[in-house]
Amino acid sequence: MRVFWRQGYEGASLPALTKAMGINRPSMYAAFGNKESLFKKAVERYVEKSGEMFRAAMARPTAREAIETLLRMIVCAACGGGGAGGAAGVRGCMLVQGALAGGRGSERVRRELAQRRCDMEARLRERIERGQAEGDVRRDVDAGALAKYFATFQNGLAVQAAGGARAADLEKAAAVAMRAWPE
Amino acid sequence: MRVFWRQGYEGASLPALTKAMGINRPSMYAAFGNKESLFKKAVERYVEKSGEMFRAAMARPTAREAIETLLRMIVCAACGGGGAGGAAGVRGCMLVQGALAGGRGSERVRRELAQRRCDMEARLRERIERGQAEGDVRRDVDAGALAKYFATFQNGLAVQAAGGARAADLEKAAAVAMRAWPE
DNA sequence: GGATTTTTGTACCGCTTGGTACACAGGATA
DNA sequence: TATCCTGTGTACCAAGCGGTACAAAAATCC
Repeated sequence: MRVFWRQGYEGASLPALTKAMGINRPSMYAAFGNKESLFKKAVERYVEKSGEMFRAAMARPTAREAIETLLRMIVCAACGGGGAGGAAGVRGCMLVQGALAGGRGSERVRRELAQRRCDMEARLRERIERGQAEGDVRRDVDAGALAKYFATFQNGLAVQAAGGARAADLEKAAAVAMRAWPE
Repeated sequence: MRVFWRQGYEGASLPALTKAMGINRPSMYAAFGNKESLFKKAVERYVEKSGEMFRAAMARPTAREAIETLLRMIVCAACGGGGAGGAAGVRGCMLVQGALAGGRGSERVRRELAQRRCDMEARLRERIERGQAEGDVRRDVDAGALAKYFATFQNGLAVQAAGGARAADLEKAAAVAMRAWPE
């Protein structure tokens, strides 16, 4: 997972992957069948792990607090602060840099990642709508637009982190981003 | 440029590049010397072209209007609306998807792109500081943080566009983003 | 028009890629 | 102890990669 995360789908070579896994190629093929299948498994694991973080943030009492803490967590994670998950040292978000562009061989993978990012946005939107139902978010705001806004900003955080941005600067930017919250 | 833009540095193969250029490999090597040099030239051209758009936006009377129109232009360009530049059909931003992650061979290229993104952010900041000097931006705002915020959001727009987001949705998100503007 | 220089096209180089065939070793079963 | 079965290691495959040598052709120059 870390190798795919750091190098992307096409950039991660089989030797690099098998070396990191501590097995050799035939074993990997016997266990996963394919490089693409292995990548999907890695993405699954990544989503699962970051899903815990996501749920923890979403559990905050109000939608605004939920998203605010999520942003903070993302900044921390994307800048290499892996925490207990053991994923320390890898910058950025696997769903973003796993396969943004590439040759003909990675089309399915790109679509898969785009779908995963879309899922995250949908869950963001659900949390906002729940906030509206519970009364802590104004009813007249466009939940879809607000969710897309924060999803977009999160993707931007991933790019910034991949480019080596400092966590402190990104936290300031995230604080600015929260100013767009509807009153 | 379009091939690198669409497929990324490592994903663009020499046959694809030379075919798009209408020349064959030795001619390309005679003219540019290298795949990496060719990529740098393509990035240069890309920055030059998008620099016109950038300058046009920055010329608006106030910093807020400048950034607002820039966001609108970016949404349009990133969703394939190439306009007169002839770069239509390619989604996303070359500085983002050109090389976000990759193998050992693309490290220099990644750093170059990160530097270019950083330059854009710096110019954003300069425009904000100019707005402060001219009185249309509050003096107590952190220009650096505000610039990083918008740069981050722009990077996010590129990711969204690469993933196939619709221009109308991104425009709504951009409108939300402008709500973070300091009063 | 003939000589020269530049451009083009073809074929090749070594290397790495993702993927596999197959012989070998270790542990459980009988 | 003999047998099976699972898993590993080595060696290999075809295909693609970036990069280049070299001959044919085209354009230039005198």
